[in-house]
Amino acid sequence: MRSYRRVDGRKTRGDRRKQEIVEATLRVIEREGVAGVSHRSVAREAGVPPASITYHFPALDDLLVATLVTAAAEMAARTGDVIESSRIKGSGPAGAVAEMLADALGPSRGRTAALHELYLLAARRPALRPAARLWIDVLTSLGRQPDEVGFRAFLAAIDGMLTQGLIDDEPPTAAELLPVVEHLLAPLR
Amino acid sequence: MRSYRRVDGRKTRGDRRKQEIVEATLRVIEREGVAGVSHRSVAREAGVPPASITYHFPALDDLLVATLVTAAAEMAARTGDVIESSRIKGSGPAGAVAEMLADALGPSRGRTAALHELYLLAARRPALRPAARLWIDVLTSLGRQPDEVGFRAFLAAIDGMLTQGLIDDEPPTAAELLPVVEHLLAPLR
Amino acid sequence: MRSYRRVDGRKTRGDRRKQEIVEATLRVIEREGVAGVSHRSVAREAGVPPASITYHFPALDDLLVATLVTAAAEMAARTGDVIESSRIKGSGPAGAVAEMLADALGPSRGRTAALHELYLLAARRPALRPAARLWIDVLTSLGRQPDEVGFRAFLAAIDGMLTQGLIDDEPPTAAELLPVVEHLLAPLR
Amino acid sequence: MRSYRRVDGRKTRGDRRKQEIVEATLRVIEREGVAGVSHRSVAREAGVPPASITYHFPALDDLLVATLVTAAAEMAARTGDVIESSRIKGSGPAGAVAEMLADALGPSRGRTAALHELYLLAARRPALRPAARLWIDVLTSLGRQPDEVGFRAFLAAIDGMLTQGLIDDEPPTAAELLPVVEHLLAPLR
DNA sequence: AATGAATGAGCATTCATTCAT
DNA sequence: TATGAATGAATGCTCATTCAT
Repeated sequence: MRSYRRVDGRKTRGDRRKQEIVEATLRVIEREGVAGVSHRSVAREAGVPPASITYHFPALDDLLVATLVTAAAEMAARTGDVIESSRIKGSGPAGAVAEMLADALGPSRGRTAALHELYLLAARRPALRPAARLWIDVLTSLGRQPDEVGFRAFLAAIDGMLTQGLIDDEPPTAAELLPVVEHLLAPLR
Repeated sequence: MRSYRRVDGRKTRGDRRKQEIVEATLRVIEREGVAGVSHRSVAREAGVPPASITYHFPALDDLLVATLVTAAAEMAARTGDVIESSRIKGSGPAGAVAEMLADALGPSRGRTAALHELYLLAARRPALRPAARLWIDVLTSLGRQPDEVGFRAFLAAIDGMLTQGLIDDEPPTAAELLPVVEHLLAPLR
Repeated sequence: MRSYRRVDGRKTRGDRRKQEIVEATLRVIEREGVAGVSHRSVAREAGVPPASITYHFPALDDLLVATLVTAAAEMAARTGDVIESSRIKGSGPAGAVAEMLADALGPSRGRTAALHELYLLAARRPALRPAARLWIDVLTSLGRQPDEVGFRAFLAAIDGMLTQGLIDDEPPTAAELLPVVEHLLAPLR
Repeated sequence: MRSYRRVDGRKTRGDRRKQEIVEATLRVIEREGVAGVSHRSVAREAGVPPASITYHFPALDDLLVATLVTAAAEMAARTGDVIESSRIKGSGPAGAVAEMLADALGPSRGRTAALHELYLLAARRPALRPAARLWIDVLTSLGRQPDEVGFRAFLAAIDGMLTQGLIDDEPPTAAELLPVVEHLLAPLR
């Protein structure tokens, strides 16, 4: 039993293909929603034979879990970047959150919608719950006092703003979002 | 071309069957989610032949729209009842909203989940948008000043609390929700 | 809800197709064994689209049950014929049974093998048990005293001779079988 | 070209793994029937990679042959034990055979069913015929005069009793089987 | 000697929809 | 007005087998 994982940390052929499949899945969800994910649609998108999907992800749920984990990680990174850059601009915490939301609902809208759908799917599929927690952690990391009433309200509102923003036809601007975020953060000072 | 709808307002046989089909659809969504809705699954649930579904609802989207309208109306009625009864108990607006949420996430959890899924589907299917607005109106009717920043925060938070409550394993109690609702309503006095 | 079954007893279109499918299934089993039965193989053999199989026989087991019933009925009829014609020839009960066995293992070998496989499948699939009983009844009808020890031995031996005859490369002749059948029937006089 | 089989008769690593695979195959057949045998199902049961099956048994038939040989040998040993112990109890040849059958259809039912399925498969797969003969030899060894009519009847009946016993829901007891066996052996005294 | 990776073919089954009746 | 019958397309998934390592 010898492993093909390289000692130097580089990925094996299989790992690389797994990553390609996950990324193709994300593109499918962006385009057609979670309902559009099937062995065949992902295989078509990734340019691999359908049996290759089942080989690397024995059940379709396994693929969704891997995709949710990847998407949450990517979104966390992107959120970190946006907040960092708004810190440099000196727009304060409310500005940072508003810009994060505007980015999520504007330029990153597709990814956000994909992530949101996967996150909501956890309500029906217990297998996705642990992975969904990763995204909740991203949101939680936006604040510091998870037990405070005000912070719970803030968290719920962020979630609701994302939901509503995704249903609206036009994405909101950071300027439109800012007063609401400020209102929510004010009691937390 | 003659209409079968009676002048006296009583429903024709066809209308009654349409209603049965819509109710069967709601039960299917509660049990298996929107993804579980098909001509056949609904027909099985309603005890009618599959072709009967296509006959009354030419496309599947027509059925989903009718179901969303019915579910939103039912939920609005139920919300009205809960708020009315909490008014009698004298628990104030915050108490009323907290009890509405606890009811939606507890006893009415199945219906809430079904409605929420249909509501989110509107993001992908424009045909459902007008019907989805009905549910938004229910939420909006909980407050009075739709233009205020505080109210927008409140609305978003209600939405987020419903989303998070549906993903959590255990439904929250009204007592747990009350302080958050009070916190959100306080600036609106 | 009106039925398409003709008042005059003639079969509906659906019934006719069901019969064609069952007969195609029998041919597939003769050629490739029960293991060769699939929606696709039967559809190919019957010259109908695969979905037609599922329409008329929701699960594959339903098709196997219908096939077992038909095959047992056909074999019962054939057995009756052989025994009747041997009675005319005056060869007595033992001769009749020997000729039945020779026919089953010779000219009707394919059908016998098919029926036998279906019959044995009942050991694994409870759904086939009631239908398998039909074939047992055919064998039982060869004798009259089902409770007698001698008759139980006779029945078991008939079954065993069929099994062994199907495994042997060359089918046995009635003349070869006759003494064994006589030996088994002797104590039953 | 050098052989790894040790001169001293001890098994090489490869031989041990082959044996493990055969035993896993037997367990699969007991549980799901011959139809459940595949490279993958056996590999799962044995806890080895699928390619290991193909490596040791180039075609699936090779695996089935090896399994049939092993199963027949095991059953022969078990039959010998049962007959020996019934000889000690002094229950005579008929008692010995009845107890062998009761054991085969009761405690050893799973193995018997597996062996029987493999044995019948020989009717379709010529590659299994030589191995199937081993099991026939076990049955034959129960008697001494293979040419006698009475013995042919006895052999066929043993086979039929096994078949019928496997299809019945409840295994028969030795006491129930004894009179039939005595009836069959009586003329052979 | 042994096994990860891969894949084309096939599986049972469900589907939305059409159409003759 | 309703519904049995029908079907092409798609679903998730398993399969035997090959091959590079």
